[in-house]
Amino acid sequence: MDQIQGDAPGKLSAKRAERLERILNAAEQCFAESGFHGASIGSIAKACGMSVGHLYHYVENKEALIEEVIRRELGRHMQRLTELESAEPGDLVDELVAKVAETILHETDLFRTVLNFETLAEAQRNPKVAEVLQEFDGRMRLRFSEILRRSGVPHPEQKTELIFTIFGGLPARALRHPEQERTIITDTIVPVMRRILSDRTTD
Amino acid sequence: MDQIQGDAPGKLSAKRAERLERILNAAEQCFAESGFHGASIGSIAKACGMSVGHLYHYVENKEALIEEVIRRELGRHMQRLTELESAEPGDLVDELVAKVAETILHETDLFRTVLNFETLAEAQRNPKVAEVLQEFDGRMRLRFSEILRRSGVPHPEQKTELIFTIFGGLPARALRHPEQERTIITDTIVPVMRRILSDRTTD
Amino acid sequence: MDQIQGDAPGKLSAKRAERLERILNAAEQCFAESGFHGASIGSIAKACGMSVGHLYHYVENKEALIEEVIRRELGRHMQRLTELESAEPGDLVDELVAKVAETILHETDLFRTVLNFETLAEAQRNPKVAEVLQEFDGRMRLRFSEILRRSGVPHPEQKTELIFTIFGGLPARALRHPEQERTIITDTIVPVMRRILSDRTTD
Amino acid sequence: MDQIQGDAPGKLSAKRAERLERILNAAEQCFAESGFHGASIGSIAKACGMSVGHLYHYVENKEALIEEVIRRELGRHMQRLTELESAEPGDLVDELVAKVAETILHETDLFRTVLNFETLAEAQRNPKVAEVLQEFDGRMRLRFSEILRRSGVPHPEQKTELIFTIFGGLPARALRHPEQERTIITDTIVPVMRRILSDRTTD
DNA sequence: CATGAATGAGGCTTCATTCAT
DNA sequence: CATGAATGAAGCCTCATTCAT
Repeated sequence: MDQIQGDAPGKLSAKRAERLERILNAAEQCFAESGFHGASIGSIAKACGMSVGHLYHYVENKEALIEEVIRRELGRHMQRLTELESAEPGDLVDELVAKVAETILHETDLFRTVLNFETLAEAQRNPKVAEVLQEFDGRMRLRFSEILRRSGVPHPEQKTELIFTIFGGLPARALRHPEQERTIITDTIVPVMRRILSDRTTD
Repeated sequence: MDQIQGDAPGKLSAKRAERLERILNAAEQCFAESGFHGASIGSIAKACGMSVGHLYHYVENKEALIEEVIRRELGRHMQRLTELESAEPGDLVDELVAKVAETILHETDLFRTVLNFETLAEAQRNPKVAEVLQEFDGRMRLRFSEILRRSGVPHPEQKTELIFTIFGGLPARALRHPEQERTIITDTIVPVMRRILSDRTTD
Repeated sequence: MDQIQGDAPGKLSAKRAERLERILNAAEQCFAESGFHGASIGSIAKACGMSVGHLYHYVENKEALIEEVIRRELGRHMQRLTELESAEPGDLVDELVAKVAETILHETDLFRTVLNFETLAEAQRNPKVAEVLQEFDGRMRLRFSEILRRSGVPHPEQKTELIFTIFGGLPARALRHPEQERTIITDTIVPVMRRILSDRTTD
Repeated sequence: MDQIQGDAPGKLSAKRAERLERILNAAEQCFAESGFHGASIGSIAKACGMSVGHLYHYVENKEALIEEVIRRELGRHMQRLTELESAEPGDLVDELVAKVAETILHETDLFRTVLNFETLAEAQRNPKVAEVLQEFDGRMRLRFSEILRRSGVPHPEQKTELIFTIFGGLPARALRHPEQERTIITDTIVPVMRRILSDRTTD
């Protein structure tokens, strides 16, 4: 069910895979610079040193290309969860908070990307994109709440929703109030997260 | 602030104002349906029963039109603050939380719009839009934190940042996990807000 | 239900009509030269001294353009029936045959056009075109058999089918055996037609 | 007659012949579905499980491919004459009519093919195709009129022209008035043919 | 004030054909 | 023999914008 055409099962000759990779990288860059609809296929082709016609040997559609770029991005978000999962339960809350804080401060927090808003805007109009987004979010929720559960945090699903809401709000905050970004994270978000996670009450 | 052309010196005739209003309404609707780059000037002209040429008598540019639509939207966000300001300090925290909860539940929370993500994406690329966004956010922060201060909430600026982060995260959450939206607000966000606002400690 | 867009009811400003006419003429010529799919919109635009973009103000689609050209052609076929209808019943068979023979010899027989085969080929794949074709044929059958009936020809519907079959076969014959075209008409088709029409038996 | 490339001197290896056959079959099918200009070489290659590059080892050109497909089709038309030729002169007219009627009713009458109109349209523009068409028609005329002569039909060439005209008109009739097709053949065409063939007068 | 005619560039996509492997 | 990578032109169509009326 891959978005990208061809994909002879098994084969996918290294060359083909490498080309596709190059295309996706170029597309990502162009989309980040000009938006999904501002970037032209021509510009993407040029960015990866390929003729337009050739690009279409690897990609079925502009839409499919957008979708695949989004998928890759979301996949990267997912991968960031892996480091959190490796934390030992026990003093886990502290460690978790520390790691999360660090992540956020390095601008790699769970939902941040240049394409973040582009993607969300697209999801409002393109049901396929919405579906992809929701599917990924579902898997991330599952994994994150499992981490919380292992750490003894009560109501892990609820806490996950809350924390994801805050994470999801950070990129917008950064755009609306850039100077404050760092401060708000260290001074406010981190303590709040600590409190959320260490709170043993039932709310 | 005169993105829009013509501003006849002194006052802009009622007729002119009414036309502009119609254009902006149509533009808003078209942009919401198809995105800033997906909607054509032609479609907007048709949507407000106007010829393309005539529309250009009122609007300098597509870009200016986008900017003005964004400005209007942000203005509406601002207006929603007004009702909060009318609350009496005293039992203000309770009232505030109640009002905020109500607002959110009616899908009119402070940052939610169909054009929300469209706008944020645009702000990433268009410095003028970014500036507008930041200017409005600054004024909203000021007013909101003033409300908090009047209610005796400590660290009002910090709390404002935190609450704005959460508000800003809600629309994204709604897109990523639609089924949960209502529940998370009533069960999680509202209690959290209450705790944030009634907390008298210094963090 | 016109194929061509715009057509503000009533108005259709003479100018607009004249432009459309020019477009259709150019299209007809280009299609005749290169076929429906061999002729490009660009070539048509150039042929009528218009920019491509402008042409699209008058025509919705290449498909719609093809359809309208076909409709016009079929309309002309229909018009040729009018002269036949003016014949006085009485010695009508003779006159009819004479007129038909004359028509054929001037290469304007009922189904002949450069676009004839192009149209038939298109009808095989495009149901809309097929429908148009069948609708026109129905009306022509009706009118032609009515002429026959007025002339006292028995089984007018059947004769109509037979004569239309022969007419429909002539253009193909002309392509397959060009040298013979004239001869076959005068020496063979005309006598056959005469016999078909004057035959009072029931077959 | 060597539209197709390669013709290894002497004989073309069985393998080569088989490949070519497969290509022509695929091409025929694709052309029938999408028309000569609508079908792409790529689609034909896919339809015969061959790579595009490989296909070009057997075929020089798209144009040559079209021409060869046409040639094959016309060849099949010719072959249908063979069964008519086997009829014994004597009661030949009856038998002939019967056979022809049967042929027509099975939609295999002498000029009917899905590619019929496509071919005729092409012949109007491509002189090479026109030439092929005329050459085949000449040979068919010769053979058919010979059959008539053997059966004692007077003016066999003239009758041939007439009958070929009717045959050539049938497929168009079928497109223009589909419901009537069967009826017109059995009720009208067959009797007419019988009369044409058994008529001993000089017209 | 108001229309919509007009443009030309640019976007997405497809295609016939060639060539390196 | 066989593949499919690669190209570049061309096709259809849309769009923001301007201008004559």
